[in-house]
Amino acid sequence: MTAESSALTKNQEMVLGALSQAKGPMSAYAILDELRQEGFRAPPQVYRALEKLMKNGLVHRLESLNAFVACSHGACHSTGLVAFAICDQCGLVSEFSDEAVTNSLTNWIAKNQFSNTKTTIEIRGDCAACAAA
Amino acid sequence: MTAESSALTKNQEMVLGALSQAKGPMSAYAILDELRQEGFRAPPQVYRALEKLMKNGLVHRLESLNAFVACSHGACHSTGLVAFAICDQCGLVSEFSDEAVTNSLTNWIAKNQFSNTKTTIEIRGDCAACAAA
DNA sequence: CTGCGGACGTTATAATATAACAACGAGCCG
DNA sequence: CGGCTCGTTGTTATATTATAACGTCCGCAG
Repeated sequence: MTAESSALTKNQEMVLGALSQAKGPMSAYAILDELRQEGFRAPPQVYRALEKLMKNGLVHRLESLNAFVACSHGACHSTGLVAFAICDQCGLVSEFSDEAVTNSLTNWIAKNQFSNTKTTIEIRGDCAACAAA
Repeated sequence: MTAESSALTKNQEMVLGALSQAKGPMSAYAILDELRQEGFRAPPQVYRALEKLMKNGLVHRLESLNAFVACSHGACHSTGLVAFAICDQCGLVSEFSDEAVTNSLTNWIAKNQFSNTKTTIEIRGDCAACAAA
């Protein structure tokens, strides 16, 4: 508890591990199924871990899929505007943070006196590789 | 059948009516409950209507809420990037389409050769009125 | 020791969404 | 007319996603 956002518990480690090894996003129940062999029995174990991991910026939720991914950067330092490009064919998720996008959006928010707490930006489509195929 | 995206059926009209009169977003089940008095009995009736209405741009889905709103513009003509600011206190949803945001995002998409089909932009927070209160 | 708080395990249930099939009706074409 | 096809509808059942509620365990401050 000295500096960081406190260490992860065993369950949180396992959930993060499952997400990190996955090549794409996973639903909470997919995580649960994978971790049953490690002793997981019920959804709350997964959801509780995810909640903490998201609070720490280690995991992101993809709203348009109801699924979760490990943060590509190890940990997002919570405040920035993060966006995702999601390939509907291969499931590839590209996490990015584009300055122009962030500026234009924060600009709108300021102009409209909106007090922002969380922003979701998700682009669905086909990645370069799949579009070519 | 002549020009438009074909007329709405009775169920579609009713669902659109419910959404239009609502002051905020509604879940599919909230719509169902409201339309039970008009004869609706089961979820597929609502979901089928919503599917068509969304295809026609008359209704939008808010991914971060699993809820739906009528398009503020009557009908979005599909192509623009539409964004939503959602007040977590009063439920107000502001639909907007900002040129700077659209440009910066389509720019990223082009640069990364991503073949976009659908984009979700949702800002959660407090609207000016609620933030002031 | 004792009480407190946080993580954990467990059961149950809520909320959201879709699959699958039967019935109906409008239009077409023999 | 009669039969066909096609799209909408109604209906039942079930899948998927998420949370409420409660009890246990354990480390630690007092």
